[in-house]
Amino acid sequence: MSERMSLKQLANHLGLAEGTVSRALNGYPDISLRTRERVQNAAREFGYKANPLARRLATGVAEAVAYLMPHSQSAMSEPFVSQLLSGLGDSLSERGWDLLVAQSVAAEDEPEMLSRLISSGRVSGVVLSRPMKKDARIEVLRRAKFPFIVHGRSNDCADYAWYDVDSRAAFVKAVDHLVAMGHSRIAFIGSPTYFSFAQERLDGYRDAVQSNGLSFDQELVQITELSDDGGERAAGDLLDSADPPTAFVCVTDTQAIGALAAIRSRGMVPGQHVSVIGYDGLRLGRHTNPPLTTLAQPQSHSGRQLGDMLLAIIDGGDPKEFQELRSAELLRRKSDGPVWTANSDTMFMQREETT
Amino acid sequence: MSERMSLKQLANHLGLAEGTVSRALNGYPDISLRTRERVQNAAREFGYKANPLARRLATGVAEAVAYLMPHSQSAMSEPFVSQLLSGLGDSLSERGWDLLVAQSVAAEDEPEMLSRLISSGRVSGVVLSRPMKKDARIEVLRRAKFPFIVHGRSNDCADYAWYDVDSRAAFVKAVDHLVAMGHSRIAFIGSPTYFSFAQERLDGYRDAVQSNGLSFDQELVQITELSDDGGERAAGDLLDSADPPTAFVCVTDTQAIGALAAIRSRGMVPGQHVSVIGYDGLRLGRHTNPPLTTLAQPQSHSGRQLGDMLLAIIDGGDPKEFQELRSAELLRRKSDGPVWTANSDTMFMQREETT
DNA sequence: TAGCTTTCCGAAAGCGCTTTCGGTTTTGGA
DNA sequence: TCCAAAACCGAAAGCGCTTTCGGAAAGCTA
Repeated sequence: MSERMSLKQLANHLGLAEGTVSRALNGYPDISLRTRERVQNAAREFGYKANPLARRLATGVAEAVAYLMPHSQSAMSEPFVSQLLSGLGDSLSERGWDLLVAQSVAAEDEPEMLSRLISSGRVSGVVLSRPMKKDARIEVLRRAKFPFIVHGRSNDCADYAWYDVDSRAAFVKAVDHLVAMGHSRIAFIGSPTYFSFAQERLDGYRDAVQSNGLSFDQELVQITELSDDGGERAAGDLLDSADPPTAFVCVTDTQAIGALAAIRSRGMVPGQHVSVIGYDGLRLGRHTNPPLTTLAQPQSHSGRQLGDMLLAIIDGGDPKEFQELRSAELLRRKSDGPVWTANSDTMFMQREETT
Repeated sequence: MSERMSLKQLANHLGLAEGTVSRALNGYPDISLRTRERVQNAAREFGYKANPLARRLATGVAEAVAYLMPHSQSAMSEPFVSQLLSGLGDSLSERGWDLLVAQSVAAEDEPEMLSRLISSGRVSGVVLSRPMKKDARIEVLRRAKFPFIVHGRSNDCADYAWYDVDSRAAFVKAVDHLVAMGHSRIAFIGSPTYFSFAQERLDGYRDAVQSNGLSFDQELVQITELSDDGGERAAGDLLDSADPPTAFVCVTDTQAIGALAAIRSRGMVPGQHVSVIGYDGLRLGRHTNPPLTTLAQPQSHSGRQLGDMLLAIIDGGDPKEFQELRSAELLRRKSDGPVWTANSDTMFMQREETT
């Protein structure tokens, strides 16, 4: 509502043409140092800033990037969104670009929404989270040759930019760890494998199980919804089965927390009678009962990374050159331990939290 | 990148003037039904959509709203942000408006950033979270007579729109509840009271303490940072004092979770030896040790509410008429109980979670 | 000092829409 | 049949900027 000075007014005030003032401000070389400084001073004095809408229309550059909100199944909020947005914002604000968040009502019309978004000219690039193995959104972007970057990877990720954590390797790490502690019946609690990350983690689990000489038992794989309730249900079913597992690896901390509840509600102690390892490294895992052992993602501001990479691509960089794979670390808290045996109580020892 | 049809092309194709086509599409009454339909059909056929940037420039309506990301002290992500954005997005997308998130590097230059934002013309309204008692951002908006709505309330909240939960009343409820269970030394763990919500809750605490005939003891009030660590430290100090409290009310669940840790680490059982009540109703509170009793905010999509109200104000509604106060409910889980006495073990009884 | 570059700036044409204004056709009433 | 009022539509002027183009002024060489 506060009135701003227009380019025209500034130009009149200086006795120059609008175009001249514009060029002076935008660093064109055909403006003498003298007038350039004169213009810049006046602009500063009056607090002149070019109207972004007008500039965007004239230049054809949207100066904005969209983040596609993942459709959270279950009403649970996605804890990472806020951090990611913050990092993205940091990156974009250095250029004075806008960050806008987009979402569609239903997941299935996301591609449609996306193609409208990119053809509307409102944004110069897009950030995607949590891709599926075969992701229609990525197809849309790819076909339109529109700049984008993915937080995660789909199956065919060779030709676009992404930032991901090697959760497959992480799950190998987790299973190896459990095997080393004597476990041989290790269950996997996951989410539908059209999510790329769920497949990755399942693959890691399977590989590690087999490379440790155990047989991959389909019975030990439970696919469920991505929530604490889902985890609790899945773990409960497994525990109640004829030949229950002695350890769980879960695709997210949220599910793992549910698994802890299932174990406790059956009168057992997680970390002692049954081990649980989650994935994400959520801070709240420090406060569960018992504190949750987890595969912790690098805490770094992935949003910042994604933003910087996307901008580089918008500037003409080759997407293929912006692919970054980080790795997760096993963060041992208290929900894992050696396999339980009759005389385990004497073997069970307290541990401090380690990295 | 996909090429769109321009108004000009569409007009040429139809043999009409650009202005006519524009008016036909925008429902002006001076277009005959016949040509209006002809135009609409053609538009549909070619998938014509007006370029938003051009429309915004021409009409002077930004068709966008900004959400100001709260500066999270401590690296903890704000769990509510994602939900709130989602609700806001729902509301805005019905009009085809954009939602953009803005943030400043440091909290202190938020007002400056805000005034640049609103004078830039990029947005038609602003949503603010977590106001301070005296909030410079609100001042800026108010002075500029710019449409905005606050998620929470500052001290002088009579003349603007807000959506808030009556956390003061909630804290009265919590203290009354504890007193009814025999507690008389009830501590308050809070965050700096320049945050409006922190002050509200402290006020509720103080009122309830006094109305229950207890004396308000400054020693029992601990102000600390808004994190689990902060809560743990504060609770620890209190517990280690000469005359420790038998119950805690905490300004957020996050802090309350820290308090639980402090209690456990001193060999006591939260909910039995010492009671803890948090605020927020975070779902993860179901999984702490023990499950956290808390003051639960109405789960409804506050983002949706905020969005709808802000739009109404942008449409010319009187901000004063958009003030909504919801109330929080005591959600009893397991971290509260009767005051502990030597023979309490016999009195202590199991409870199921209730609303 | 003529002639050729450079340097520097003004003018004007967009960018893709909206909206006012005025003029031409139709229509309706007498 | 004539005239005023509707009903319709075209033309044009923006919105506030950018960017190309061309020409005047200034600088340089010979």
